[in-house]
Amino acid sequence: MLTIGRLAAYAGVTVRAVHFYHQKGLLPEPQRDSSGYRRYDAAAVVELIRIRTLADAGVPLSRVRELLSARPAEFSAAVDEIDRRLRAEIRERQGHRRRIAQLAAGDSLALPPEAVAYLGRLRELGFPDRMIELERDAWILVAAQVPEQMPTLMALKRAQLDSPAVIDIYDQLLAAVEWEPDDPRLPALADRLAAFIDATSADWDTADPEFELDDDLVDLLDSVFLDLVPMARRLLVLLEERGWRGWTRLERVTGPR
Amino acid sequence: MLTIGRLAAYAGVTVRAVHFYHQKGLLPEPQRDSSGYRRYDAAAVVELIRIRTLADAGVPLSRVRELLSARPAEFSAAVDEIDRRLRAEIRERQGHRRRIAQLAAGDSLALPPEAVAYLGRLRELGFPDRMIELERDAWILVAAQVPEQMPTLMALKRAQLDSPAVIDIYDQLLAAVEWEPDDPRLPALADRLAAFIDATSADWDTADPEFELDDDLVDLLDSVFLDLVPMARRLLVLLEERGWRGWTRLERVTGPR
DNA sequence: CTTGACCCTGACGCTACGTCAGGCAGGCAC
DNA sequence: GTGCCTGCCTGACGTAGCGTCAGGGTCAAG
Repeated sequence: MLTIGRLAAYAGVTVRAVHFYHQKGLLPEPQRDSSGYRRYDAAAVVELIRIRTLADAGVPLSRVRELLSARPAEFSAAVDEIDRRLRAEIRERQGHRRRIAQLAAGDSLALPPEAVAYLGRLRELGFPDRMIELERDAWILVAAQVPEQMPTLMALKRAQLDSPAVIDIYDQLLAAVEWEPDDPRLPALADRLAAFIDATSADWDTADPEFELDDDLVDLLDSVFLDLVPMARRLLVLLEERGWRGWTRLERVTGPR
Repeated sequence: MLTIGRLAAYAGVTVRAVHFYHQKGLLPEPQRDSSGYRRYDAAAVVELIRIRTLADAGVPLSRVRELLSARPAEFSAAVDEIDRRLRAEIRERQGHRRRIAQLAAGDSLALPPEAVAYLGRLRELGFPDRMIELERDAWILVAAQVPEQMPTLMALKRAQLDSPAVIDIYDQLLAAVEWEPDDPRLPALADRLAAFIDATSADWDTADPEFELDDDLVDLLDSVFLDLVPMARRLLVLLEERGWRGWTRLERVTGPR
């Protein structure tokens, strides 16, 4: 007759594990002695070892009972299923390893390499961190909603950076990022911005993929600008007076005036 | 301003997950509107996406917060550790796959292939299932305690099966497995058994590895016999009268008589 | 008689949420 | 105004497999 501690030691498990198996009905409760201690026979050791053998092979405890008494056909069917689960779990971790390696390699989270490269180019051009973070956040949102469009979009953006006119406008905008809404220089900035948009808008209208962005996403990107840049709302008002509404997606104002 | 449902949709998570991140302090609680609803800005979407990016790479939520604000050196150290954990988990599942494949191939749980082969041989020789299960249980116990001795022990046992005298004794024993303790044929069986032991004991004493079995294990194996065979205790008494004490490990009775 | 090792039950902790349950809020149709 | 649908709120339990107290009783040895 064995105490629970000796039973557990023979099977190489803890006493707590044996209690747990009793609670789950995996191992039947044995007789108790006069003081309430559980008393086991050798067959319990065998049964416990058989349980652990299955558990050590990755069988969930909830299925151990049925497998212990399964006939070969059921057994091998169950084994197939468990092996499939194990393979899936392995693939999952392998995917995790790949992704975390990418995170360790790139310098930014949640962005594809093209976007990281684009942000790096902005940094090379001397744009300040504040604005780069703004860009980063916007692109994180875009990448999350339409990842498949990212290569196209980034190629477009990088091409724009080759144009001195674009660089010039970026420079002016970044200088204004910290301005208050009532800054007297804002109307002049709006003038130059509108002129730039007027001059280049012809290029965009021709099936630009950015125009396929979802309405919700456009709103969201606008709100990044509105939330993080103090003068944003004022600038949009000024732009609208000059014939352009919106920010992420610009639309010509029609109607009176 | 976004409701929690739209926030969750943008980041590709459930509302419940956002609640959970709030509860864990991973994502700060935003302002509430007049009716108590949470109201989020676009920055919250970005933050949530960054959280999911790490979580999707296998980073435990408890470490996400520190990693989001980690400098590159800390970040890569943490990534190394997480990758080690992932590798360990993959190795663990691969071990599970190997073991469960072995279980599917062999016909018995918790036994090495030599033991399975030995039991198969017993079955070939026509021994009944009852006795084979007894043997199986005993060997499961031995394999669990001293797995490294199993090849040697099994080789010894298989060699014994080549001896007609051993087979004969096995046959007689198995025929007696179901006898009651008061069966009149028992003394005669004990006579033949003692004679067999007397005749072969000389071979064993010479450094048989089975004699290295732990005292506790010997007791345990004896109790398998005692628990499962009705006439076991009586047979041991009869054997002791004939000069041999024990079962798993036999010892010559010394002293008076 | 004390001490240390062992046994008992009950309960909380861990991971990352899913899934009710019960109730309020907002907007639309009638 | 009223009913309905959807969305939001909080709180609580369930998952897997035990580990780890907490607060007690028991057993064998010194």
